[in-house]
Amino acid sequence: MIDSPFGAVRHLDLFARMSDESFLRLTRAAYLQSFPAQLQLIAEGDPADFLHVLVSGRVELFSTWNGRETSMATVHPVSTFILAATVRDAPYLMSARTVEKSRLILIPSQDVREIFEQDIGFAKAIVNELARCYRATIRTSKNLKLRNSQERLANYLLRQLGKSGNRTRFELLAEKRRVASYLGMTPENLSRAFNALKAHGVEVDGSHVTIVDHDKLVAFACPHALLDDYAN
Amino acid sequence: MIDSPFGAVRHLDLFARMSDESFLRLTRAAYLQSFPAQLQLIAEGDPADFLHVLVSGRVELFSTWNGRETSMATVHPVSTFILAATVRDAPYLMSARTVEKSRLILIPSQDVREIFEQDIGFAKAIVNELARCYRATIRTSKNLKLRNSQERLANYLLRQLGKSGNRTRFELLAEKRRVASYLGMTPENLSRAFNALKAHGVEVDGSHVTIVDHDKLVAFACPHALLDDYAN
DNA sequence: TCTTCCGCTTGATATTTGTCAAGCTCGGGA
DNA sequence: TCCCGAGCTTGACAAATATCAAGCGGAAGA
Repeated sequence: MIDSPFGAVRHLDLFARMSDESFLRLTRAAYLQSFPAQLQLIAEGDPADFLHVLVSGRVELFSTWNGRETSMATVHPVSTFILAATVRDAPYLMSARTVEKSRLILIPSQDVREIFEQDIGFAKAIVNELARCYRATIRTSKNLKLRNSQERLANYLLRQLGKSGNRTRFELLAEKRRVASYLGMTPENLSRAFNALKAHGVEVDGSHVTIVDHDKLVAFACPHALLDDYAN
Repeated sequence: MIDSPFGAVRHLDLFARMSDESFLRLTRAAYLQSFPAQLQLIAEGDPADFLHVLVSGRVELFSTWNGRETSMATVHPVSTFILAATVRDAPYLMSARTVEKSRLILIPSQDVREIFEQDIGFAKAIVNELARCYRATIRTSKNLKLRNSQERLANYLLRQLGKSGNRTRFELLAEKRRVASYLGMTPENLSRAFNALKAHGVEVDGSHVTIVDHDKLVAFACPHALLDDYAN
């Protein structure tokens, strides 16, 4: 048990400030599991039996209705997902599938709820994480309602550039069709939006994006902390 | 202090299961205030100094970007709003204005955060409320991305009918232009969507809506628990 | 190295949604 | 009672976005 596979997630905001004892109890019935690419992990509507932590690989959250499908988020390691369904003991609102080979830690939801009541550090972390997710989703809604597709893409690129830590170039972390769906448009429309952004300082080659004129792109995109600063 | 104006909110999910002592401490520095119609209560980006509880009247949450504005929600009494910004001590993501004359209870955010750490009943309620809001917002995003404007309106009407408790008729609880903005369309487009829904069993006269053929509307709207059942 | 296939791109076209302008309606105030 | 005006509706048109079809190209496998 010492040096367990769960050590990798101990530093996550969600677990960092809970007692060792609580962490041990939380992970006692948890297990680490590997999944191949393109495997559906979760079907929306299923009961939320486990809190999921992505340790390596990549997972897509998506939703369907009436034969249509939309990508809601791409999860990168190391982070948790579907915390809200877990704490409410409610059905998942989104489906999840691996995009590539992935390893996940599955923690019984029951344990999460129990330890939440006993460990104030964990409780605070859960509240913070939920509030953060809520605010991220509000931002997504604002993006969808206040911006057209070119503006959504332009600001998405600026955010990704910021995340990459680079000054001008970065790699798209998801396939373009996934990016398109995430941004609420078709792949064809994304392709055209990229073309349109050439006039605003963006160059694309495959998944390789170069912001050749940052000021110009900013002038077009008008990024705003209340829509684009997902960290806060 | 006995029979204080805060008794009206004690039964809310958020406050119902906290100790009397905690509730007293929470409301010690709180105050009840009346506001006229059309007054801006909150500007997005401001620090979240108070948790707001609407006691009577009506409040609209909205957001702006680049000269555009969209309605995010209409708050009806008795309920809280902007809990997430309060617990994170972060700036508001949405602005708020009264739609009609309203009374609100303002609770210092600092007190909310302090008592959260000391009262497990309150902490549980906050987590539940945050998770509920998060899930409601996910549903809103799914609505925007998976449905066109007629489908959004059709399902909105079915939800409002359910809330009203009636079998066929109900009143729109917000002005049509607000409904339009909430649903992510223009007032003109809403007007046309209402016309289109005549063919699916909907009749409108001002703010008075009659579902003359419920089965027909359901057949068109295809409501789904994971998109439309906001309570859960 | 060649082949195949999947995803991306492009063009043509259709549908959806927004914009602008005008007229209507209904309720409140003089 | 009449008048006024905000909000709603309608029509004509424009812009944004989706759909369909075809072709391209690069990566993985034979």
